[in-house]
Amino acid sequence: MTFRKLVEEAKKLLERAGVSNGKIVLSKNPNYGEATSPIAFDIAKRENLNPVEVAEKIVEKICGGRGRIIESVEALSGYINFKVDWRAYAEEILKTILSEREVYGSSSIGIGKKVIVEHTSVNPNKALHIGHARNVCIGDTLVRLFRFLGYDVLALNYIDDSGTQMADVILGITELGYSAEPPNGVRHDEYFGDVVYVEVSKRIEEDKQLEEKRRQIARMIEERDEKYYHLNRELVLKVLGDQLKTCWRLGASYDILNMESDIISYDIWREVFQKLVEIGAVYKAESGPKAGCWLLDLSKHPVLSKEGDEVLVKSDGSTTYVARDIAYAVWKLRGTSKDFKYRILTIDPWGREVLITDVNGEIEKNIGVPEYVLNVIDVRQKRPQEIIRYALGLLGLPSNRYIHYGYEVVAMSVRDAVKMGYTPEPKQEFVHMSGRRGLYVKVDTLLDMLKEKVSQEVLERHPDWSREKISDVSEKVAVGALRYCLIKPDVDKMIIVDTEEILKLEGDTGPYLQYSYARACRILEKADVDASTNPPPKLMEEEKKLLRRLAYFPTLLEEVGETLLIKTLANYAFNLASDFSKFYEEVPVLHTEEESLKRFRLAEVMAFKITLGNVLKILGIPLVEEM
RNA sequence: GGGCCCGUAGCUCAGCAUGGAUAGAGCAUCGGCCUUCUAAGCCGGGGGUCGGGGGUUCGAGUCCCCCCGGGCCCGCCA
Repeated sequence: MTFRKLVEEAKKLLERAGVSNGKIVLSKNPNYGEATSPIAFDIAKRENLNPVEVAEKIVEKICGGRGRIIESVEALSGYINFKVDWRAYAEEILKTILSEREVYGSSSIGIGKKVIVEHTSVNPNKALHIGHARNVCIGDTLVRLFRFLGYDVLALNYIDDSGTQMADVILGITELGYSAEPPNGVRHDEYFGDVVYVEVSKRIEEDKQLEEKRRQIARMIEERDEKYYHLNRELVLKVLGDQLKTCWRLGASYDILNMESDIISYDIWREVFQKLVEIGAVYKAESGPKAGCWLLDLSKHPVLSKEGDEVLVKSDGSTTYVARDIAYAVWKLRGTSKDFKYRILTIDPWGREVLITDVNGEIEKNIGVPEYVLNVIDVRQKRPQEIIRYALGLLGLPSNRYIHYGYEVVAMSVRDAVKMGYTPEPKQEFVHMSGRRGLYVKVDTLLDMLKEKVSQEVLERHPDWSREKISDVSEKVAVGALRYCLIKPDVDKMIIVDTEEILKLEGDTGPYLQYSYARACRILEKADVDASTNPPPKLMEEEKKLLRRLAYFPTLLEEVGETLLIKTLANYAFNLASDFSKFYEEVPVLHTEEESLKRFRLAEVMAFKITLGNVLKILGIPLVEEM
């Protein structure tokens, strides 16, 4: 029995009173019972009656009816409140959780359905900064969520290996004397990103000739020039290898790495372009500033028509990024006869194969038709993403399945930027990160800082722990802290990271969740009797509060499965942990004299551990049994 | 100029999708709680024109319109 079933029971009672499809919600205040229906307000409005009287009449018709769990139904100021028999309800909740365990909260909605989630997609010329980390954490949480719901999920990472940013680095090596190998002990992603990319960018800004050279290099990479293409590919794979280490550290995994250069190689674009020409969706500009370009006709689009048509093929015949992305999107929706070949790049820390597209690859993979394609990309790309979606529609593909999962950017506090030598404007409140200008906080740097801070705390609490154990726990807590703070805020809100602030690990943070989990583990570990779902005659308020929250988990997941608002999971996790902390303070478990009561409370702790564990797994926050 | 997003306590945010009962957390601050299952915790106090104004409604932080303040996007870059 969960809240969901309580709702069903309440609905049946309403039906007895002739009310079909009555809305039932969780009562805001437990004094009003466990479930509430505001249906009387709707009926009263429709039929011009007094809601208070309507509610009373409905309750009369239910005539003292009760269900298996529902003990009484009351009308109060227009609301219909359902009160439960807590002994029965508590027992059902615990039985459900203890039997379903790691699948508690899941449902069968995803069985047999496919979902593609593309995330991370960082240019392979630099180390990940905290802005990228938001993308990784959101994307990976979506992957975990869909997997939990039973979907067959494909996690993709789009590698733009043929853009200007790669040309910057190649230019540095071939023309400006930078070594193609980092100094000893320095990672490739950090060397190319922190040193070569930043310094070359600066020189290009000052020297027009270098800009022209970069353009030539970009072109040669795209055209698979023997020397440049191979140098580039080699470099990309090295940087990518390091980037993946960071992503894995955050707990994110990928099934396929799609190289942009391969989208070009497989010529998916040509097929898509022909179709676009056939249906008259594109046209060639004969005159004006865009003469010679092929443009996508946006004149019928309600919003984009105001901003002019979009160039897909440049006057020199090369494709724009939007064109390549349309081709890629068509592939995701199975709208092309062409397909990639793959090879195994590596095995990730969880033992899964990571495939990478490769024209010479041996592996073929039919990815199937997805129910959804989610693209985790920050809000600045809203317009191009909408253009792609629109083009898919023109091509007759189900564009409603193509979802831009947008999120606001991560910025730095002025304080942090100043530490990096930035000079702020008078009233500036944050500083946008910029890879080109070297203004960013790297994920690994931040994680290392967090880990260092956490290990100090751990050492204080557990002076007897081994170095390995301290390191292991600290790493998990550091990752939990970062993931939580990047997932918790609404995606529409900018996050301004301040390294000093983020090191505070109290209150509404990842470690708080992990701590409450660890506390529950300790109780269970020390228990000398088995748990039992047989309830005592009376429950304490803290117990009811905890059980109420536990029962709501399946309903919450159902909602999140539809809204994709993953932050509500973070919110739930905090409230659940908070309920448990209060329970922990007020409700003795191991110190209970009466054995049957102790056994019941152990079941409550167990149910909490299972449920919080399930949420944390979805959020990618590592479980810590001791801290 | 056109489009999108944000504005809730001193600070950071939840609540807005699906309008409903006294607007909730965390941080900070002040005051309590460790011979009892981990104090990364718990309890209590103070702190609110929900940016402003109109409208819809029995009822608006939530929906609609206007305005103000802040951010972003509108390139033959990606």
